[in-house]
Amino acid sequence: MQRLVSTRNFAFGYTLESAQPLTFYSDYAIGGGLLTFPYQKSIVSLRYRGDNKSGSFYLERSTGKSVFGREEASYLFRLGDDMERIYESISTDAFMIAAIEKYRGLRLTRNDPWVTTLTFIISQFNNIKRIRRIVKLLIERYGTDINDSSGMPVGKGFPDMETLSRLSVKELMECGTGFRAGYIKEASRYFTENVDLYKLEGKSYSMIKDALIGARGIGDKVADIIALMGYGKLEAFPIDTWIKRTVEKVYFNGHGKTVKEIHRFADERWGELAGYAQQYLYWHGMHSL
DNA sequence: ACCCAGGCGGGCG
DNA sequence: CGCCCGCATGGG
Repeated sequence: MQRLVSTRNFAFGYTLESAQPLTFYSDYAIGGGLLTFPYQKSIVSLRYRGDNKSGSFYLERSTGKSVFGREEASYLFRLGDDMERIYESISTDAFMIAAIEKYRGLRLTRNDPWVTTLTFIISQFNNIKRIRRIVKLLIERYGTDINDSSGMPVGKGFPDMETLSRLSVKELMECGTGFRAGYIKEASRYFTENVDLYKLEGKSYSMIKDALIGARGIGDKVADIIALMGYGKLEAFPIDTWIKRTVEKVYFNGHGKTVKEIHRFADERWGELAGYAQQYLYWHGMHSL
């Protein structure tokens, strides 16, 4: 078993469970430190040995045609981020300090833009367990085939957007997508025919967000989370029901605030690292308030 | 039975 | 703009 990379300030369990794309489509056993997921044209199994302070990733198995090594692991889990510097910067108050204390090592992940787009269109007005179920059904039924070097099938990857755009709403609903079926179909077509998600890489946060919101089924929150987790824009601050609830309660004495006001508040308070602050607020707020 | 879930689109004032 | 409503579905 090949050792890929060592970690510091990395919490395997929190990172995988905290409702990021990997939560929705990978199989993980927190205790055993095992993680299996489709990666491009391969199925990859990683083993994590260590605790929330330090550890190492090992490549247990990789079957298929894509390479997954040290560089990919480091990129996926943002192991290059200087967490001490980030913690220092976002430790603005007692609630944030408590969140960091409790969930130290929770990382944002980097994800494919299309994977992030699809999973978070599905996430709306939904819960984590059901999101997992829907995503896995889509992969199972409409995912791209992944074969080993001799052509033997080893699993399924993410369904590509052309495939989904050609499905009927009925077929999409039979995967449990509910009222989101139309959104999936139309957004798939939009990103196939009108806007190339992969040409947005490297553009500014606001350009990316505007381009994403042009698609049906993507609003302010989903666009922000795609910018954050699919394009690595750390200044993005996705505002879902939990974040709204938490920010109002912790910072405004429970008084209602508009999404616009919360965006301004987060930008002034956490600026370029608002996305990291958001992930800690979300996870700590959801479990403690 | 009832309530809710990492929201969005549409209609209204 | 801000506010309100309906939306499919499965789990608690």
